[in-house]
Amino acid sequence: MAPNIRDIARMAGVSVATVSKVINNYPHISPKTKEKVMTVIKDAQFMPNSVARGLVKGRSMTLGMFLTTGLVHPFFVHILAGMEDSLKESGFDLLYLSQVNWNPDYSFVRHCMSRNVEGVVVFGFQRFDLNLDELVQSEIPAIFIDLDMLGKKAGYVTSDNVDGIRKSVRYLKEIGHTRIAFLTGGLESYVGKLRFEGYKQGLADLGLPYLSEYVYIGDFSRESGIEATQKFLSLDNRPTAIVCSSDMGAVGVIEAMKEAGLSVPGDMSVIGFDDIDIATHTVPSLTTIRQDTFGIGQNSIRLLLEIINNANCPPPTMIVPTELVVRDSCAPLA
Amino acid sequence: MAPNIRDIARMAGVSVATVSKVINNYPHISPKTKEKVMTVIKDAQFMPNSVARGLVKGRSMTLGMFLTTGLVHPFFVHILAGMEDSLKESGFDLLYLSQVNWNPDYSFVRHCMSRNVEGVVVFGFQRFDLNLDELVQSEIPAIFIDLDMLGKKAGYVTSDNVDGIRKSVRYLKEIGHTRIAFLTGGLESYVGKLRFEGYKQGLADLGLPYLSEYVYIGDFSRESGIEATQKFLSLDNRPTAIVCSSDMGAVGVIEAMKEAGLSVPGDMSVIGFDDIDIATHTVPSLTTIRQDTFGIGQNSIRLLLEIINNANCPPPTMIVPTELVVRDSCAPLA
DNA sequence: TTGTAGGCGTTATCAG
DNA sequence: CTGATAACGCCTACAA
Repeated sequence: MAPNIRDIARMAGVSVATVSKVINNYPHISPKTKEKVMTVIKDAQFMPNSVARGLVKGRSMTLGMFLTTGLVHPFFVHILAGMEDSLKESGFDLLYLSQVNWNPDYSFVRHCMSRNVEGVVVFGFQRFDLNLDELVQSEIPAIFIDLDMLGKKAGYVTSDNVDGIRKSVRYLKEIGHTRIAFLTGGLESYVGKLRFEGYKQGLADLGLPYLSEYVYIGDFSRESGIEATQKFLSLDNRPTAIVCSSDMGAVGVIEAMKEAGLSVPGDMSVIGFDDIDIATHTVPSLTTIRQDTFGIGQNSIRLLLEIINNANCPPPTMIVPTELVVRDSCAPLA
Repeated sequence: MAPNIRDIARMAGVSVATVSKVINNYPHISPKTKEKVMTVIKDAQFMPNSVARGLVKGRSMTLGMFLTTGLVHPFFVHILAGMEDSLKESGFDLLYLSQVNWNPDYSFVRHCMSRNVEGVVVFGFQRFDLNLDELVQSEIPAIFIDLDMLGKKAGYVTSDNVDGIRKSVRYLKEIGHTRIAFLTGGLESYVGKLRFEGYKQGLADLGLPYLSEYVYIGDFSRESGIEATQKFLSLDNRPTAIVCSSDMGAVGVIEAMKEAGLSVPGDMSVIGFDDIDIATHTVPSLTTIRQDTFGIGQNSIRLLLEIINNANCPPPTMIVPTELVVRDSCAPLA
């Protein structure tokens, strides 16, 4: 059995209180006893039970994380890696709150409370999912990834989606394109809406007209890329380039072009969004907007700790910059 | 503030013990009081503090997970999805033990104890990393993924690596190949060794000779695929097919062949291992051995719960079957 | 059927 | 500087 603080006290010949003080680096304690207690602790491999500690201190040193059920997001590993990076020196561990069940009785807030988590990161949900709202209104520090939720203690971090797509449009214009189509992501999602916004702004920036037949409402999927392409190819005045809201969509576009016997980038320039692993391996490799997923993870935890540590800091928000990665799927217009 | 059991007791006009009994579904309690207490609980949105509960019961209803620092494994999302599936109805949440630091003082066991986790899943480590051994010897239930660690309370789950590679070899033989080369993964890793073993057995099964010049010692990376290809192409008696220990290695092979002006599968058949997302999108798309990553995650938790619930079940082990996925990177030998 | 009281491992408050 | 002792929120004999 693991020794507890009483065992240590007995072995060191001091009181429980003294051991506690040594553990927590209290002042007013003689070097001699400190020394003695420390040795006993080392020898006995003692480590204070953080659960009991949490009970009395009202702190648990654990952060929570809500993921939407069955989310299989290729990015997630990188986000987690970023989170770990921020977690490392903080003393916090991360609890994956896995029992989100989609019946109306379920409460994010109660789940958090019952687990004594000091704050949560939320990823993959939509604004009106379940009673997410209750969480936002609550006193529980929360950081949302890719969802602009703001509350007393709730903020968010997301990529600069608007600017990312604007960069795409600008780049295509720079290499001569003016008939630039757009494949949206799911418009029910926050990032989907923003990327669409980015497209409109991008056109406006450059004085290009917005044409509704150059827009296909998709859902981030490869399939929607295929469908979009078929639609665009059927147009009298075909676009010469397609900006996509996701790499998977762009993959679909490339496939559909090949299927139609046309060439990318010869007959159509294509640009993605995300920079997932696949982007390097498509033929042609994909020019895309890279999201700093590691940075998103890193900052989600960093901001969360900020809320927790500064009693009344305003709910923090962070827009993480994106980067244009030029590969082979775009060509200057002849 | 969240109500506690005392608040509920007061509001319901009963004792704390009674409330506790209601919560825990004790027998001998009158329907009337039960009813009353239940209503109060609903109204007050009360949820017992699982931390305090854990302290007294000696159970925490949390499982732990150790990941190697900075692990960015494309599979991990799928494994996590599988874990979640098993976790869902269990009442357990999953604690990501993030503070693994690689100095000799760090102890997996103490980290577990201090967090009161009832068991852990370990992924991405090698046999002699840190003091993993202490964990295996301990009383803490543990399931290792892709590492054959066995202890009183420790078991593992992994793909059928040997059989997977044997399937590759057999498939190539069936379509006419006999000069079959092999790209190993990192041989310091458990799965790397097993896959190598699978290659040897595969040849033996079919009465094919083992030639050391047909083996390249790699490390699962794309780069090692490139290097292996260069070596194999320089041979007098070139192989006609390459079995790879990873999809990334196979991707490297395809690249190097293209670079050399040769064709896959025309001049060389290539077969991967893993079935990562990229496999579908290479040109040609990759014939490969699919790992059931969801199943691995699912079973890791399932087995762990088994150890926890059955006091003295033997340390469980699970070899998850693989599946040959035929795509376009292999061709019959003319 | 219900309530009382002791304890889980730790920290915090006061005396000494 | 050190040591009793009462919390923290909950569960569980045992008593009533």
